[in-house]
Amino acid sequence: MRIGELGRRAGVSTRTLRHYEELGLLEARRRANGYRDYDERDLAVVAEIRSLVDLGFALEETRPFVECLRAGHPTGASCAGSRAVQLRKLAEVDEWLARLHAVRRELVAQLADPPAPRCHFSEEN
Amino acid sequence: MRIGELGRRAGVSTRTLRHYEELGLLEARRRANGYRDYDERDLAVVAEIRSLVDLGFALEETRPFVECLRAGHPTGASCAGSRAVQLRKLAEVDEWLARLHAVRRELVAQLADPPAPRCHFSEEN
DNA sequence: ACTGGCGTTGCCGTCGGGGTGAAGGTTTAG
DNA sequence: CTAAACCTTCACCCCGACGGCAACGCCAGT
Repeated sequence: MRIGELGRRAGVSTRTLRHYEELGLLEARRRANGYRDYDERDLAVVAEIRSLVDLGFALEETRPFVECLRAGHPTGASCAGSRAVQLRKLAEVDEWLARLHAVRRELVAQLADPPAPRCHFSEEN
Repeated sequence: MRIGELGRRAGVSTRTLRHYEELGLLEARRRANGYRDYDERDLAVVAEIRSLVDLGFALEETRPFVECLRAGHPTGASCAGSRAVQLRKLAEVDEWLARLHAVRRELVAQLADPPAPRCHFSEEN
């Protein structure tokens, strides 16, 4: 299939597909006329990229998954490299969760502790 | 005090202070020679901005707090406008927490579910 | 008088990430 | 024949919060 169809089926623009190719995430065979030619496995690659990006992975971080898929594995997560990235991501997420919980505690504390509860006039601004 | 001293005491660069002034968050009286002149209340304003920014507030979001402080209130959070921003922020934080929890669940699920557990060779890439 | 260290304004650069747009050309489908 | 789809390359954008530089003015110490 050509780039337009792949874009439609994957839900991304053709511009985006060329962008992935620039990054080396997507490879295209070429027809005699120079047009890119894709197959179902390329669609799987793009789908893998999109689902990972939606989970918060950077494009670069999807590379091991893509290579894993291209190596013929059933899913992009089948390989050790992908696992490593997943573990790193999990650690990042946990770090963020900890920070956000701390921020939340601080916010709730400030809200629960009105600085001038007895002065009705200080609420006017 | 002049801009250098304020920067040192507040722990920010002079560039940052001028930036806050451009945004209208910080106002400076001027000496005869054109130098900016600050007092302790300005230091309090900068401290307020920094603590909010450290909590994840955007500079624009600190404006109500700053105006509240400048209106003579004991803390920047004393005014209704500041409270509103705090509540919005709390909602934002909760939204992020929910999303991150969902991402975390998804990651853990993928990690706990080896796609090809019986095939030792598929781990090699 | 000179030096060094402040201060002033203004404007462009940066960072990161993930693209988007336009120009200008060729190929294909109907 | 024409419009749509494709090709390439180059450049640009978005966002916020500054950083850095130029090119100048002010002032204290020696």
